[in-house]
This record gives sequence, structure tokens and C-alpha cells, in this order.
Amino acid sequence: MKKDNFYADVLAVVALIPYGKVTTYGAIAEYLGAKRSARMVGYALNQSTYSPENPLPAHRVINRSGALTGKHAFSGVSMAERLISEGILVENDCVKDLNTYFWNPNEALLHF
DNA sequence: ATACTGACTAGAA
DNA sequence: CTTCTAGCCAGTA
Repeated sequence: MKKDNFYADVLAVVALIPYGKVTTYGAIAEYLGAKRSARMVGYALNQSTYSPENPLPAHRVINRSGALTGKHAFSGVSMAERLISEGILVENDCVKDLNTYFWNPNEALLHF
């Protein structure tokens, strides 16, 4: 799955994030073997934000601090509301217990 | 080819 | 705690 195209890989990993879990750009980038390309992860998501055609849970992807940096890319229902709906504690556009809900693709997927 | 931008991160002050 | 710096890479002009 890796190496074909960075974007498709990012989208694939994000799509695998389980309900009620969140991950970070850096974690995804690290799983893809490009730890320095965390920015590209967010950039990739920007081209495929959640939509009827692309059911991608991009709202589960946040920055290392737990801040919902990509909320501006969403329209209508805010990113925070979606996370709260999944049982994740969010306040002031920031995940409270990031470590509790953190989902590490590197562990979950075991270096596929 | 350069220059700028961006859903980032880690380190330093 | 905040703010700044530098590094990173893909896309665009």
C-alpha cells in the first residue's frame, strides 16, 4: 500500500481510524515512512474532506497538541461536534485527553 | 529554475 | 504557559 501515492495512502489510513478514536498528522506521516511530511498529510486531507462521495473521517485527524487545526475545512457541523458525538471529550476546539483516544496506525496496522 | 503557501513538529527561549 | 525558528515536502504561479 505504501509508496504508490502518498495521498491515497493517507486517505486509506484515515479511513481505517476506528469510531471514537483520533490520530495525528505526524503519526500518519510516520506510518507512511515520511515523518517529516506531516504537513502533506493535512494537505492530502484537504483534497478529500468528508463528503457523501468520500466518507472520510477527517475530523478524527488532529495535530499533535490535540487542537482541531482543520476545522476551517469543514462546513455546517463543526469538527468538534462530530468528535463529541463519538464520545471524545473536546473543549475549545481541542481534544482534552488526546492520549486516551489516540489511535496509532503504526501499532494498529503493524507495518502492513 | 525560484518563491510562496500550508489541516505539522520539535526544540529553544 | 507563549512565541519564535528551522526543517519538511507537494502544489501552484
